[in-house]
Amino acid sequence: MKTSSRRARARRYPDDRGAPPAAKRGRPRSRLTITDIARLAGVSKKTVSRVINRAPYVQADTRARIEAIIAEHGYQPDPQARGLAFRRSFLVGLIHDNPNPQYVENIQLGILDSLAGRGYELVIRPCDRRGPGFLEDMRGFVERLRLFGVVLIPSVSEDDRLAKLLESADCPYVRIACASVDKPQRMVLTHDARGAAAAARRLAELGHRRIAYLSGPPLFRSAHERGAGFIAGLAEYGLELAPDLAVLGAYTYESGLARGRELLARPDRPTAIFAGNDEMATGVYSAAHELGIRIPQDLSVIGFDDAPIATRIWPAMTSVRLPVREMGRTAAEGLFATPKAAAAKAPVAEFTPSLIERESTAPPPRARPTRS
Amino acid sequence: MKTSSRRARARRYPDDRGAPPAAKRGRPRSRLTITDIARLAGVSKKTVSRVINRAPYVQADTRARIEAIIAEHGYQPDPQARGLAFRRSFLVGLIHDNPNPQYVENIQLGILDSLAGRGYELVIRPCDRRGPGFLEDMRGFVERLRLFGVVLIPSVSEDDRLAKLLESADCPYVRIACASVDKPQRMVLTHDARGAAAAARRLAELGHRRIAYLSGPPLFRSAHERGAGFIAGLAEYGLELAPDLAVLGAYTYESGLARGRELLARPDRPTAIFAGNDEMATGVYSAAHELGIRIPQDLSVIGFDDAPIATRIWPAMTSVRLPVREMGRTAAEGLFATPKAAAAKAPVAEFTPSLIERESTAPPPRARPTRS
DNA sequence: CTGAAAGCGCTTACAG
DNA sequence: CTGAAAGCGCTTACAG
Repeated sequence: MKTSSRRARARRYPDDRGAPPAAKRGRPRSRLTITDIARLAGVSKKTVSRVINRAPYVQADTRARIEAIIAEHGYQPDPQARGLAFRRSFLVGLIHDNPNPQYVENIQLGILDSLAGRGYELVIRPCDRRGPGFLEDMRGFVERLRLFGVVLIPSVSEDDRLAKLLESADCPYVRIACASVDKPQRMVLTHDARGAAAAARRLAELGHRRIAYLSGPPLFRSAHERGAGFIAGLAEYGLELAPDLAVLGAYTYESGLARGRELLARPDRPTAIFAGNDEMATGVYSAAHELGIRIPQDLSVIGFDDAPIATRIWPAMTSVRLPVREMGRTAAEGLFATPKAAAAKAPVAEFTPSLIERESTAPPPRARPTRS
Repeated sequence: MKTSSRRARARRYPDDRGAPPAAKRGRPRSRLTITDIARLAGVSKKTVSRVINRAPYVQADTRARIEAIIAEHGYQPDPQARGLAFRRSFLVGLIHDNPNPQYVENIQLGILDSLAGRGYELVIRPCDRRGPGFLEDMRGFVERLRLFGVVLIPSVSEDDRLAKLLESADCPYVRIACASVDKPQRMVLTHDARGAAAAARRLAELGHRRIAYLSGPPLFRSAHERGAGFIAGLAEYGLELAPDLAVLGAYTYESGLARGRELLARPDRPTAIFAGNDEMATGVYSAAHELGIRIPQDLSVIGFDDAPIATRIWPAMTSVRLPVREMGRTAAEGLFATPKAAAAKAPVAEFTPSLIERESTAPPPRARPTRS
């Protein structure tokens, strides 16, 4: 009995039946391989390999002939086979925990600008750096994929545990951040403080004196940088940020709304508010709206990010802009840096934000601008 | 002379110096391989392979022992090596040309929900289906990567040339779209028409009679579906969409603003506008604002997508919501469907949008609602 | 239920 | 400047 039932099962279940779909879907396709190209060109695989990898020591005419054959047949080397032999994949990872989809999308587009035509692909990995098992997940991800490199954006770009992990996993990375938290060749630096200072100067010039700063959460380095820059900008005009006018938000609309309500309900409410990002600034708009406070006549508002919403709400919002796509592009470029460039002491790239003035800023009620 | 200069070069340029960084960065790391696990377990590589792939015909205790060893060492099979042998990678592609970052982000998160823990990764590929070389680019991408599967979202999900290409490249795919444009097992269907009908019914119930439809661009199938659904919803109340109140937008804020201005400048302007998406509805908000037309007292507005902006502008916008992340998740699940499920005649999943009522809808001026 | 051999498509290390 | 052999880490096809 036992034997016969085993036989019956043996018939019904061919070997490896439980293998994943990948195993079964792969019909043998007749794509050309390096061997075919080598045969066609009358050379060895190694010589074709040299052409693929742009290695020297291939006679010019041999190289030209091989390149012509490759182009003619649309031959594309298999990245998995190359990766296996190289012990390194042709994948660039984007590890992120940024809550702003527009920002993330622009970073992705920037990275792809850099990767285009190089034969590398972009793999997305959202994360929660405060979640349990964060570092283990990241290690599994990075080691399993043998990533060519990783781009890190705020706030996870400020996480030194992750940076150390990447280093120990021998995985190159570039961090986009608003402070030099790593070796220069691993940094794309954004001077958030300068952008915040520009916002402060503009408000001071317009004549504002009671100015509030709605900060992002302490977990984000940018919250500190923008705050520091704002204070420095005010100082240039002999102004100080009153302690009761520095309030803590969470980079969310809801926190901007809540803090905005509190700030604007005060009898000595500020005449201007600089919010750490546009989401919070939008919350301030709503709070003002609720309270019948007019922007910009009664209240000036400046945001940070120049998100799409800045031009969609009314009145259009003055904001601080960073070239996000370009930042993503240069970060990816940094991954391809030559050893020489990597040895330089300058960051991969630096970006200074610009103040985009729109209609949410004006002189305070009953006051004159210091200068235009 | 010639010889000596050649020699000099030979010294300065070791073989393959031009190889990409990948080739040089790979220090030999001592990660465990299937061979190590096999040795540790005292079995052949093939048996370990069977455990990895959940193939049958491994004695329960052998399997348990191997699994313990794998867990103990945190062994992860190399996806590149597996992919090479399988002739198929462990990468899922997202091909998209959707202008809404929030939508794209939610789709990504949904796909990742499905991929989590399966050992598959998400590769992003934006595209322009009207650009030159679009199909060639796609073919190169899909064939080079030997993608496990692809998820397509609007509007590129409606492109039959791309679908045919994927089919001929033997690349499984699932399309997220608002019409059955493919075999059921390749469709995640969204009933946009039903959401638009709900919007129409609500406006009719509130007592509106002069109702405008601001359509998306014809390239998007959703523009037609939403229009058709809206008309059907009005018909339930004996209402028709007046030809002069059906206007063409482009799913952009700017088009909503422009069309909104025109619509609202008319002497017999509509008392309600249904916009094909939230971006355009936001443009209508701005147009109304400019003209001193109050929402919802003078004008009701309904959008589609329930984007974040719907709750950030004032008054909060009534909109039609689709569970985008869940749509992404089910689309990816569809890629893993068993042959049995794939043979079913039902779509991978279907989603009916829901109307989210907020503060942008009210009875028309000087009119009473038909019913609550 | 298990394993030894060959192969996936490329590169490295070594010769010449 | 070029190539034959061995190997990357896994699976398939075939035996037993």
